Amino acid sequence: MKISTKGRYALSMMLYLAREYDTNRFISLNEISKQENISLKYLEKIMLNLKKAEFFITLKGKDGGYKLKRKPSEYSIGEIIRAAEGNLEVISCVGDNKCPRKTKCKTYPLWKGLNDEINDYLDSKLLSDYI
Amino acid sequence: MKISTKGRYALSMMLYLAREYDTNRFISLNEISKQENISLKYLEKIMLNLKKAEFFITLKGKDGGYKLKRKPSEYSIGEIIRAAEGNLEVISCVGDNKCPRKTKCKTYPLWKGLNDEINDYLDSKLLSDYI
DNA sequence: TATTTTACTACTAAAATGGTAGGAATTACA
DNA sequence: TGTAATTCCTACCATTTTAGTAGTAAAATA
Repeated sequence: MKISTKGRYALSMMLYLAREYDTNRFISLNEISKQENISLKYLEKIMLNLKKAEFFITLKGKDGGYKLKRKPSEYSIGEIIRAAEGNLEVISCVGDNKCPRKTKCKTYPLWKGLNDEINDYLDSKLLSDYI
Repeated sequence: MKISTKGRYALSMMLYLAREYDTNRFISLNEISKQENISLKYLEKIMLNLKKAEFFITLKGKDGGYKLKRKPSEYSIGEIIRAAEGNLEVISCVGDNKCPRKTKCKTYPLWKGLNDEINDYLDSKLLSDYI
């Protein structure tokens, strides 16, 4: 039951971009990598996942980088962690229609409830809350 | 962010013992293994962790096995999962005094809050709720 | 004594995690 | 127009964790 470095580093990057939101400049991963002391290559890889979620405006080349598409208050922590980690399901059967025994299973409500608890909590927190 | 088979199998065993609580007999892992279709040897290993938490009265030898020490309503799901999985910390810094930067860290309250949310939820559910 | 069962330790295969490496495409600017 | 900086993309790899297996000692019963 751990949040991996993928999720934590993703949040670090998002927070970095959030703090620079008002400057309206493109921030390179090189800059974030140096400031946060995380491997550039690993950040690049994690960024691929966040990019798919269309969190950024990006610019390639010199002076390029990333900036947030929306205001920091318009991102929930939940969507960030889910984009970075793939999903947050505590057990594989709680996803959409995953387990055929769902209706009979005695412990399904337990895991489903836990899963909702976690996602609701993270969805209730905003990026702007942790700048 | 997954609950592993350790936790799920542990709960299966505890539920099996809970259903047999009124018979007051010792239940062997061999019986549970066959009924729940889980490897005997793996159940033995998981049982070591639960035993440390003193959940059972045990008897070796023929007609031996395990029975619950307390009533099913006196076990929380939280203590079972924690005993089986070791702990449920979503990130290593949320344990007792683990991270020295705790007070300065912007995201510590986020993870600590999530951790509490998960543990409080599981502690609020009882073994007897899922028999 | 033979059988059944827990108790305990050591080993192992497969999957997930946490990276690294290399290179193509794009952009700014001297 | 050339060069440096940057994103974008794929493949690889070492370590750790997960999910088991194997073997054996100790205890209990009949």
